[in-house]
Amino acid sequence: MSEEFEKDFNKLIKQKIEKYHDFQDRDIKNYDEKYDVDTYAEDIINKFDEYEGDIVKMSGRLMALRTHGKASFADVRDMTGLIQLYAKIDLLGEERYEFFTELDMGDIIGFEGEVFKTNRGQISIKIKSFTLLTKSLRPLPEKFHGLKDKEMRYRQRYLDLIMNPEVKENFIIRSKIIRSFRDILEEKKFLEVETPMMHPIPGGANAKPFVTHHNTLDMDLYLRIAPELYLKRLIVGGFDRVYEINRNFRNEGMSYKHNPEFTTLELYQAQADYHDMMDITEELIVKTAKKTLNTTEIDYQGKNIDLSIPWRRITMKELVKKEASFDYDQIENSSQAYNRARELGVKVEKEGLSRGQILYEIFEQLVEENLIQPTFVMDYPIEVSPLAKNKEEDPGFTYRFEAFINGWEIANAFSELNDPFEQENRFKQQVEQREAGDEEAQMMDRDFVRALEYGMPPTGGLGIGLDRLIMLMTNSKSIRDVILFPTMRTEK
RNA sequence: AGACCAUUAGCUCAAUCGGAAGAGCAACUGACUCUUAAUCAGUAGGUUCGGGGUUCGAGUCCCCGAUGGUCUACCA
Repeated sequence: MSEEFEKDFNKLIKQKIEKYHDFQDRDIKNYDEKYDVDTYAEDIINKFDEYEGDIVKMSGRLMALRTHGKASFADVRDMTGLIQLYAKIDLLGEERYEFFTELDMGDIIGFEGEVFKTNRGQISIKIKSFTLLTKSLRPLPEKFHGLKDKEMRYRQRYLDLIMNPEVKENFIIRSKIIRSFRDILEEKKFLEVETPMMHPIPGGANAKPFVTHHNTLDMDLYLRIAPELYLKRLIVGGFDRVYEINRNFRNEGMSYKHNPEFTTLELYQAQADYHDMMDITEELIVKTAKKTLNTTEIDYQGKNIDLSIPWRRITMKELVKKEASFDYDQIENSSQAYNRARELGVKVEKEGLSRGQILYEIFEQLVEENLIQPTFVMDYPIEVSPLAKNKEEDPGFTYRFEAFINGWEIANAFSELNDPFEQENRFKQQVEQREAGDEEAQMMDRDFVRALEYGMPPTGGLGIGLDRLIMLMTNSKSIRDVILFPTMRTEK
């Protein structure tokens, strides 16, 4: 028993520890026995007719105990649900029955008995034997109101899961969504790969990284901010269809939709372009919604969102012209763009922005949050897209799109830049921005350029933020409700 | 990073204007052989987040700090 635990004692815990020792003295085994279970609560509840009269062997955590002298009822929860036990002194014998009534909330028991319905119609198990599998030493929160304190729910997720079983639903759906993504990509002949989480040069996104240190190599490493540059190296190597579903780490602010570590899908397909990536985005999300939610209509915090395809496809220029009355093609130079942006009430504090960057600012500040229904916004300015291929007919813009749902960026994709000269120039521009004080600008990755020099086929690449997609599909208000152990400050 | 709000028994919450810290559930003792937020009788349980200050008197007012939440900023 740990010192911390000793310090944390209160009377309720002391009582339970005394009971634990008392149980041991009475030759009750603890923590050292496994129990062969043949039935789960859900089976019996769903198919009572098949189970009625059967003898079943189950286990679970004691959640309620109602004693009535020589008979008692208990509610026990297993992985699948709640089942009521009926314990009678006649069936268990005096000594065992007495012991049953001394069990604590939270204790984990195994039991065997007959499936039946009580006079009031409650499906129950009439137990003929039971055994204490694990003694619980800490008092559980109140049964009716449950555990509400958000801090405790996130810090002690195990307790949240015990007390608020509906919380499990979000995580089950999360698992199904990710399973579905893998299934769809498997079917499309994509290979799932794992690329480094620790990068000597953080790349593939504009973000502040976490830094760590390797002692033997005596070098700093960065937790990855994106897997992009490694996955494209694999395209160079001849893996024509690859994907990775894994964590990224960004040393930035936290909010209801930002956790320092978050999960993305990134996929790359040779001989494809960003139009193909739009098709795949639609397919992944729509098939997954159908499979996991049985619908493509979702309700998010009172907003109705229709995921059915095709999604709206519109270029940033057109969209900003339509929604914010900023007509890029009528703007002749950067100073005109600044003036127009300020007229529109857009904050453009930085000096020296190009027309394209101002277009992007206007989009972000005035348009983005209104994109509630799924929308592909196409053709991003080159300055904000250092890894995307520029458009032949309009070199200030790139073959890049982002998909928006509920005003959130859900996907980011492009026809990948595969010209090594151009990529080197783009990196140089990023390095200049970095030297000018932009901590989020990218670093020069010479090995990545070298890879491109060997030749990367035309490739489409796509990234999808899974946590936010899962928030939408589970109607969760906070990213912390779809991450089992969200990042928290250490206690005390 | 900034603003605002919250923190009281194991849990969920009260406490009027600054005037004796409370309830329900959980726990403990007892009664009860079909209850299900079981019921009934009784008992016990407090560093009011921490530290300072004002006051005859602070859960309540002021200052500093901790943690969480919400919003803003940045980002996905």
